[in-house]
Amino acid sequence: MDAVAVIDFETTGLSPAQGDRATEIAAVILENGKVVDRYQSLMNAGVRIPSFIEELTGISNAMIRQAPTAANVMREVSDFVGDIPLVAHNASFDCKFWDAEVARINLTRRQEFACSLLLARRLLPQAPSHKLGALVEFANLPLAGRAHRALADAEMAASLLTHLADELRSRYGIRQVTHELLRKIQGVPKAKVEQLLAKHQQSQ
DNA sequence: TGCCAGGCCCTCTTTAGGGCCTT
Repeated sequence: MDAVAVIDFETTGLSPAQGDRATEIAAVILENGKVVDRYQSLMNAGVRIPSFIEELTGISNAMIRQAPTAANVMREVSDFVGDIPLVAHNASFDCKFWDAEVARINLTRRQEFACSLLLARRLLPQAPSHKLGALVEFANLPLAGRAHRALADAEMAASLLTHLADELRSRYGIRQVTHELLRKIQGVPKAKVEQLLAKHQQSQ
């Protein structure tokens, strides 16, 4: 698979439209099933982290006070990923925070997101849960550190994506797994996935 | 004052409701 950037945000809540802000971001560059580069930083957006989020993520208000500004971190991570296509677990969440944070520094996203949650629902329907941690356990993938920290979750999402790409090669005979193909798979109804992959296999 | 995310996906569905997933 060509390079993709798997990203993960930690935030103060679920909705930038409700005033929530990012507190940490990680991005790992995945190339041919290997993580070849990593970026990770806490960020200070000048907002208070609710106590239950501090407990969930282990990211405290004291840690954020000493972190670089959200503007600086978002500039850095935007430079880090460049034009490489993005992937996240439940990408609708990370996409809305990415767009909201870069809009504050007058940048716009240059690439599309693929979603490992939508892909896992289609390619691993037998998994008992499609939460990131549950999928990592289901597929016997290595744990990468403390869950709900950005770098650990980005690393685990990257290994999940590698596993899903392996499934596409071994189960469906897909030779070249591309970001564009992942977007196609996640965009069709679950019932149409087999049909899409059979057609794709024939067209190779 | 009272409201409070939103998109996907299933089903006892489509004139709707509720669970899942992200923090």
